[in-house]
Amino acid sequence: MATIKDVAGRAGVSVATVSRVLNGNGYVHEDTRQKVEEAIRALNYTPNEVARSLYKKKSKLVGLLLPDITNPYFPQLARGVEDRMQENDYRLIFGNSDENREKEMDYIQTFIQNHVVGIISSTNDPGAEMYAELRIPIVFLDRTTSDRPSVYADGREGGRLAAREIIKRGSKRITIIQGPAHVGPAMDRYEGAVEVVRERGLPYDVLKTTSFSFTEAEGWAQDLFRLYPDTDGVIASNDIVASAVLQEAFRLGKRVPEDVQIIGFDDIPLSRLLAPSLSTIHQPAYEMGREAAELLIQLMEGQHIERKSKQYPVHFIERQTTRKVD
Amino acid sequence: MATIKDVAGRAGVSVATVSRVLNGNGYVHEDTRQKVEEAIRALNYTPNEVARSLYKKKSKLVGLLLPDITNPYFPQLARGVEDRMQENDYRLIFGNSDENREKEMDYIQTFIQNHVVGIISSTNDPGAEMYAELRIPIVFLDRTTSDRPSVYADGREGGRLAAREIIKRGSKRITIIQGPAHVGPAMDRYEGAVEVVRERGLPYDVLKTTSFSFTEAEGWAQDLFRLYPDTDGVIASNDIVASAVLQEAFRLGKRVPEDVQIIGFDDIPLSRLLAPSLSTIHQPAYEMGREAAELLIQLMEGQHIERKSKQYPVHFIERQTTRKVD
DNA sequence: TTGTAAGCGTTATCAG
DNA sequence: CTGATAACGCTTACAA
Repeated sequence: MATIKDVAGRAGVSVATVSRVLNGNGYVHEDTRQKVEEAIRALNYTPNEVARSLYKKKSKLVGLLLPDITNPYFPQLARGVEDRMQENDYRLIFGNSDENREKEMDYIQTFIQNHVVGIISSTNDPGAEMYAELRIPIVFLDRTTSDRPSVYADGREGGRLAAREIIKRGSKRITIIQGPAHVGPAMDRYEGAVEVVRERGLPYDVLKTTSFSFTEAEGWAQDLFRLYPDTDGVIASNDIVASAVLQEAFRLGKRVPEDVQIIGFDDIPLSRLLAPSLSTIHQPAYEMGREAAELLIQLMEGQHIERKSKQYPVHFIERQTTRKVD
Repeated sequence: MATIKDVAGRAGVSVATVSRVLNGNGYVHEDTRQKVEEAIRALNYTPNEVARSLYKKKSKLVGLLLPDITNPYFPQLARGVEDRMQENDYRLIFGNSDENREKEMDYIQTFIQNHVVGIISSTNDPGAEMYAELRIPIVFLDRTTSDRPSVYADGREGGRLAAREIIKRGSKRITIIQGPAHVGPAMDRYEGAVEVVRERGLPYDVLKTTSFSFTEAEGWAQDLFRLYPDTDGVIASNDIVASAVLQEAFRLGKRVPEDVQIIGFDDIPLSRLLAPSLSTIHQPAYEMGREAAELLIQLMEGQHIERKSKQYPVHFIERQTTRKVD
């Protein structure tokens, strides 16, 4: 790897001059600039970001912390973040936290040690000390906080929406699947759904679950129809669980949506490819990722911040696991 | 952020001594070590990785380049890589290449600039110049090369397997969906399938496709049944496309597997949650990710390398989109 | 057993 | 307009 010194040598100037043309600041005679650029090309030189980072005490690195990239909702967020960051030449150091405090701290720690200039985190505890102490900008993604920048969807309204739509379409004995209690957005949507069902005075059941894992989803779907065989409407905690419910209904010979309606949450890409395709509450995940990146960039580059948090509206995607209504 | 100097000051020793206790090399008196450790704790000091990296000309960073994390096959690979890397305290700089040469070069470039000590890449062109010139270890993931370390699945055999299984289960007019021509593994499985179908002297049709995108998948599924309405067996290029085919079959009132059998490829987590659940060719994605990481670690840490490439066998997962056979 | 100092590749300050 | 040089935080000879 050629260094700035090599370039300086070849161009017959000092390293300071090379640095100037590199960064486009200070005065450099046109002829000198030519020579330097020539040398740069000849040596195929690119600046050492580590040295830069050491001197400037900041890098072009951003930390991205997600619970689990294997959950189909997160790749979209990640992609949104990445695409926006790319545009401003930031790179991501990426980690999965598994919603585990230790891992999370570990990552935040190494992010700092590597001079990241900002962090985007999808954590269940934005109030944690490690975040409070942070001296660099952070944006919470998919999770709410009152006092720190965050980008999230209106989960509560999403829950309400799901309930309203499934009721409007005729379900009378609704089962609401409650996602993991420690996952904020999961609880929001759950509470929203309960709120509406209660308001309407409808009977409802709740199935508690503790993860969004693929394998466990099947078990919950089985529990659901075993415990509440007469349910005619299921509001799932996310699209994965909804898929499992749809499959179990199929296995039991229940017709969807005639016998049971199902509404998911997230609108992951695969839900439209299910048969029947899954009605769900759409969260603009890619957009949210981009927006989190946008916000963080503003924070990092010290521009004027219009508002430090953004809540995205969600909406109902009518597909085939709910009945038609006119 | 406390620096090594602060620690030295507080402990009343030189920075060299602190460095020694930090790295556990050289002689340090027990009492001194105590004092230093005390100071470290008091100041909540953690070493600046950037400074370390600059001096040592290497870091604890590894580059991971994937085509598109949004394709459900890749999160598994990524997770495998991450989990293994984590165990040895490596962090990932992550990027999506979109199978785009420019982006790929750009990422590799910045990886180098950031002193990554190794790279894992899932590229269509492992022979590219940028890879040949690399002075750090690289492992190609999900893609074959003869002369560089790589971890991949036996796609060709996978294609053969799919064909054999679907034939064994009675399909007579098979349609093989050919994935993007520039994606190596896609072509391998395609060729494997063709090989077997030809061998058996069965008539078959080919539907060419150009991407694995969710939205386009629907279009291809429609094309498929429009062009080959009598097909009774579909070998899809991956599970996404298979889902789309399954859905389209459902829409057209075809029974699966009675009228049409469908076999996918990859065995992404969601395929077992489809209704009917998808028969597919399983690739051990998570394992492969881990193995790629393992190999790279060996390469980076200069241990003895047993073999520099690893091909994983694939196997048929019998689920419900294929008929039973005894 | 410990300290001094050079050096990693940059950038920025200050003379010239 | 250009060149020396200190400094960023750390590791490692080399001295003591």
